[in-house]
Order: sequence, then structure tokens, then C-alpha cells
Amino acid sequence: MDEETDAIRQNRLPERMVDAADRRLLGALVEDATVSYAELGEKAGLSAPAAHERVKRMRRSGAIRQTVAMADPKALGKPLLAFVHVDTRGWGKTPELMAVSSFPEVEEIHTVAGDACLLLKVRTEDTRALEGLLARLYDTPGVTSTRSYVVLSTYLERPVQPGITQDWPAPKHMARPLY
Amino acid sequence: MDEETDAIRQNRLPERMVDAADRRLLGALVEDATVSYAELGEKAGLSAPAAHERVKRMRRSGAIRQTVAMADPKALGKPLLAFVHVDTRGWGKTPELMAVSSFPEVEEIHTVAGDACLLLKVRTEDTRALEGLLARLYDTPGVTSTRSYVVLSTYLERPVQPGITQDWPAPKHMARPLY
DNA sequence: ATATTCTCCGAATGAAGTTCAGCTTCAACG
DNA sequence: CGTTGAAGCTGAACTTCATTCGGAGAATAT
Repeated sequence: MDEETDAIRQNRLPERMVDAADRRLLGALVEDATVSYAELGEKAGLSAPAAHERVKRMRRSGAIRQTVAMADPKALGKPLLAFVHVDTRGWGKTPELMAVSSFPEVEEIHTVAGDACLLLKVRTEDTRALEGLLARLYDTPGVTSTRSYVVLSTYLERPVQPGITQDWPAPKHMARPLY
Repeated sequence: MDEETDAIRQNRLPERMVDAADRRLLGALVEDATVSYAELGEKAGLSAPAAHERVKRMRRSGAIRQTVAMADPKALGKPLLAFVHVDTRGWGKTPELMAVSSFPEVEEIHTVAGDACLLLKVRTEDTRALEGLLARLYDTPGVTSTRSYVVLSTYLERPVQPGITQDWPAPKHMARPLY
């Protein structure tokens, strides 16, 4: 008992596996997080307090990273979506990554295996703003070349889907910024 | 008055611009959608009913597409993230796109300007499952070649950020599937 | 200047989130 | 084999929040 509270304080949670009932809850919450716990429990075959308890645990363990509103980029004045492949030399140091992640247009940053080093997902007001972003990229030390893929139309955009019939371990660590 | 209710029935909403207060609300909701309306209003300098009213309007107009829980892909047994560029001949017809969008591993589908036709974001259990997805892609009529970028590590992954000091028109149509 | 529309606030109501005590199941252990 | 402890669920009680309503103020149009 004492070691568990101790583990919680140290942010190392000995949380449970994500079981079938948890995945049913996740499936509903990934579709719409505004439903009541009563309705949520009904869908998962649980009472409201039980559903609440499990969701709270999943938030704690990091199985549910966050609950957010998805804003329409057009309503925020950023209708242009593009993927940018960045070739670099001497990456791996965090300062450059932090510089790029501070650009407000950048939505995702990944390092990938393939003929590019970095892969960015960016949203801007127009092509002119995209050019401005590219200019700032080239000003970042280490960047050698970029390749842009401007999105013409989007056919699908959805959260991670559950739907695997197997149980998986909860993530080891709490969700936190990666740098 | 009558024409407005008529317009609502026909799904053509004559909604307002998204102003500075709306953007403050969006900024908070994009970070965390579990806050109370009282707290939300406090952050935006409004009372709880006013904040509630504006959020409701933004949901109606489509400025807020949906409110969802972000599940940790690892907790769902899909730790592998990859971007797949797909070259095709004779696209543009929806049936093929619907076939691809029915794959549960596929999270996003975009058509892009550049040396690829389609750009997919996919999550799978492992590289073997990724190969299986590629095989299903090649079985889809029209696909000629694919290029995969397996993500080694992710440094940033966040929702669309507000923060532009200008007002923008609300989206013209309600958010709905694109095909 | 008057009417109209729009948005806001404060109070009241209703519905939801949250806690609690007690019951059941299951596994560990003497 | 019986006992003990932990974990999970349920229904009821409690508390907080979402939601509605009436009225006041500002801005715009007539």
C-alpha cells in the first residue's frame, strides 16, 4: 500500500491493462467526448460510477492523453495544410527541434526512416505564409533542403481508432511533452 | 426571422464571424475540453452563460468540429506510425477512396500537389501489419506505387492552434464527411 | 428619436458529476 | 479448506455544474 502511493508520487504508475470494457469506453469517447457518464456506461455495459472510475484511471495512466475540441482550421484562418519533408545534417540535438516546435504553424514533428529526416505537418493562412515558414526553416541551423506537399483536399481525418480485440498494457509513463 | 429558421433547416447557417473572444474560448478548449464553462468564461473574460452560448454557436456553425478524447496509440496496440505516399492512375472517383478510408489503420487521407497523388497517415501494430496494409493498397484498383515513411520518434503532436489576431468568417457549411 | 437586434449578466432550475457504503468476486495465504 | 485482503461494481445520497429565463445595456437600422 505504501509503495503504491509512493509510486504514484514518483509518477511511475502500476496501472492495469486496457481491457475490452476500457476499449468500448475509448471507442465512444474518441467519437464524442461530450456524452454523459450515464450514457457512456450504458454503451459499455457499466453503471455511471464504474464508467467514470475507468475513464479517470485511463486519464491518469495516459491511455487517454487529453480531451480536446477540434477547431476547424478555416475558422482560425489557416485553410492551407501541407506536409514538409526536411533534410538536415547533425540533428538529434533538441535545441533545433525546440526552435521548430515553437513555430505556431507546426502541428506535428516526426523523425522518419526514409529519404527524409524530419516530417512536419503545418497549417498556414496561404502559400505566402507557407513560404515564410520555409524561410524560417532554412534559417534554422542544420537544415539543408525541404520538400513540400500542399494538400489539395482532405478525404478523411479522424482520431486513433480502437477496435482490436486484444488487451494491451497501459503506457508506462504519463503523457508529457517529448522534449 | 422566418428566413433564418428556414436557412437553419436547409443547413445554410448565416453564422457570425469568429471574433477575439471566440478565439480565446477556442484556445482554452483546444488545450483541454474538460474545463467547466465558469472557468472557461473566466479565461475569456465572460460569464458562464455567455461562454456557453458562444461555444454552442461555434459547435453549430462548425468552427468547433467535434470534441474528442485523444487515445494513446500504444494503449490501443498501434505503436507504429507511418506516412504513406501513394501514386495512382485514374483517381478522383470516390469508390476507391471509400475503400481506403474503410481500412481501420488509416487515420488521414489527403490528395496533395507534388510527386505523389495520395498521402496517408496510418497506425499499425507492427511492421508486419504495415506490410499487410500495403498489400491491401496494391489490391485496390488504380494504385501503381507506394512510398512509406516509418516514424522513428514524434516530437510534437497537437491540435490546430489559434493565435491570429484577426477575425475570420465562420465555415460556410456544417462539418460532415467529405465523400 | 424610436424600434430592433444582439449580447451580456445574475438568479433559478434541472441534470449531471462525484462520493460513499455495502455487496460480490477472485486470488493469495495460512 | 477456510480466511483475509484487494479490486470492481452497484444504487443512493450529495454536490457541483450545465442550462434556461428575464431583464438591462449597447449598437445598428429605420
